[in-house]
Amino acid sequence: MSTIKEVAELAGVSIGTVSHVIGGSVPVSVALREKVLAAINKLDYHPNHIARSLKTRTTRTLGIVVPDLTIPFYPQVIRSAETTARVLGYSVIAVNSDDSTTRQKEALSLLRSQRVDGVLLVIASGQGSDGHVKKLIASNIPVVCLDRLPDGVEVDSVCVEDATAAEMAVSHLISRGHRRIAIVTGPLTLRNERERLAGYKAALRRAGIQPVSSLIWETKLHADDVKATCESHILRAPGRPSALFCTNGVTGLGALRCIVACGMSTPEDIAFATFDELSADDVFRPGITSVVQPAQEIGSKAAQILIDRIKNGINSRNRIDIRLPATLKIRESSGAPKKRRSSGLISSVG
Amino acid sequence: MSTIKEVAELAGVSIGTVSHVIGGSVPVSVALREKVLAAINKLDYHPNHIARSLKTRTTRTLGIVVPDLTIPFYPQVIRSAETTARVLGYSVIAVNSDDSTTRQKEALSLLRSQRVDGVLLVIASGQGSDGHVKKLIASNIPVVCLDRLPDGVEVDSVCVEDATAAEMAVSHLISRGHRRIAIVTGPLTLRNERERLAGYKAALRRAGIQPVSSLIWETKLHADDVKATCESHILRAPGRPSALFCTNGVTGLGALRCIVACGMSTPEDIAFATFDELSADDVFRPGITSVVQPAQEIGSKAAQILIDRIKNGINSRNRIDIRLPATLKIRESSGAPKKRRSSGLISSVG
DNA sequence: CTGTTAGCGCATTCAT
DNA sequence: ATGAATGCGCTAACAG
Repeated sequence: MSTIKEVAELAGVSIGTVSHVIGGSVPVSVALREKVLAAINKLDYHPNHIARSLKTRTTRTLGIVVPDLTIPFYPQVIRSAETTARVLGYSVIAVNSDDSTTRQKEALSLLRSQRVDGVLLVIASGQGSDGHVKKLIASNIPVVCLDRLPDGVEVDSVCVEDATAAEMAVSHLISRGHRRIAIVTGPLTLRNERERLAGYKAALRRAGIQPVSSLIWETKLHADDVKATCESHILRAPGRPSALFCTNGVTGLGALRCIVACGMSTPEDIAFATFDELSADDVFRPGITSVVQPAQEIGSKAAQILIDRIKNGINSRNRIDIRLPATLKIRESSGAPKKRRSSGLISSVG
Repeated sequence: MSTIKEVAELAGVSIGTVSHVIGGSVPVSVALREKVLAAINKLDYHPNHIARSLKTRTTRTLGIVVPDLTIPFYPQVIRSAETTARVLGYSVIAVNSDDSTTRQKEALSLLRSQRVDGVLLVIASGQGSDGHVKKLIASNIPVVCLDRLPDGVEVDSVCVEDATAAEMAVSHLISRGHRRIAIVTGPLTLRNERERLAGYKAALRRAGIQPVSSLIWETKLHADDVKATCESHILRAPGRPSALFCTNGVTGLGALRCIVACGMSTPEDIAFATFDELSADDVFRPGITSVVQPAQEIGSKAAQILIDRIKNGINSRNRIDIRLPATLKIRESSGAPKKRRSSGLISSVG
């Protein structure tokens, strides 16, 4: 890899001049510029961002940490964040936290060591101290949290209107005649999950239904755990709900797997709705009624806000909290309840 | 962000000593080490990788460029490459090429500028000069190509046994009684697509079936293009094939969409098999017969080879070409052909 | 317009 | 075992 010095020598100019034609901020005569460009080309010279960053104290790079790259929602977010960032002159590097607080700490530390100019953060749900998140934010490097919001931390954020979205989905199930609706949530240590749960409860109450704790199933965000939890509940036939609402794609797919594994199907045996898309609904059956989040907009907005903070300073304006509306895609899985013995509650409340 | 100098001052030692305790290569007395550690902790000091890299000329970072983060196969590969790399002391940064040669060039340039120690590359299919790939490899920075292989370039590679895998899937369709099988491939500028096509032809020939060009449908790797191409072929009823084989997830989903949009279904109206998983088969119908690639192993192996090259030098051994076997998951979509008017070919050949 | 120069933060000799 | 000094490649401030 050649250096700026070699380019300068080959072009017969000073390194300052080379730097100027690269940076473009200082005018250079056409003659010299062309000589420099030719040298750059001949040498296949790639400016050393490392050295540049050391000098400028800026990397024009954003870090984004997500819990799991293989959850389809995150690649969508990353991709749109990246697209937006590129337009604004930034590149983004993505790292996994495996949804573990420990790994998240390492990931953040790596990003800080790499001196990214700012970070987009989807916090991990695994327990453990989140002191490092506070520390990070306190350290004055710009941070925007997205999708999942930390508690008790002053930070810019972008996410969906959790409560409203959940309420919408549950209300829809109610409108289909369901009264006994279970919710499968991820860890309630996550604020979003709590809000989605609140939306669920609000919908029930508005319909005159009293939420019962036996229908609130909290699970870890791992397929196995979700399946095990659902099985233990669903198989307990007497209290079986007529509909299931899942607050995210992981619990959604896990619950559905459980339903199928138990020999049931949706909507015939149990109605179903979930946050996030589980499959291509135009091709695969059953079509799943889903709360679709504006993943693109979330990523794009978050990147914009972050870059704005980077450019204008962290205190340029008050905290920004963006809440984007979700869309309810109604499909077959949210059918009406079967009228049969297990629906005792329906008559008692309706 | 504090510097090594500040740590040294707070600890009352020289920066050399601080560097020594961080690096661990030079012995430091317990007393001083503890003072240093305490200072690091108090200051929330994060070593500046940038400065370190400038000095050491190594970043302990791998770059990986993939055509599209939202194709589920790639996050799997990235994730496992990352896991393997981390164990070996490397981190990885992922960037998209949008399957465009131009963007790929930019991405690679960025990575070089960032001075990654090596790159994992899934080449873009979009046309355009791939001179920059050759240049990259010629520049002696370690590169391992995975999934898709470039033509005429000496480079380590890891991918699936394309021809064998395709042949296996097509043979399976043949064993189900299909004789008129169409193939939907991505751009044949990609060597892998050509090999998969070759596997398809081999399977046909082995069964005494002459491949015909009217059943070889080449498309771009965009959902819209795939759908349009398939539509124009499938709707031409007289020559309609009784089975479809797709060489990747993008053409697979696109073709399936087309089938459904045309009011048909699989396997009833047309049998179907594809590279890559399209949906969770334990939950959604129809289950799709799929050639499943060992994504984890691909990512992990590629990372290992790359890091080996980084450590032992680019000429430490001969070119490594790893071909991993794929698995055929047989599901409903590859059912037997319907015996009806459109299957004229069956009797004429069988 | 063009060239010279002083660090950016750190790992590393080389002394001590 | 510790510290002082050097330079990695580059940008920016300045001088010419």
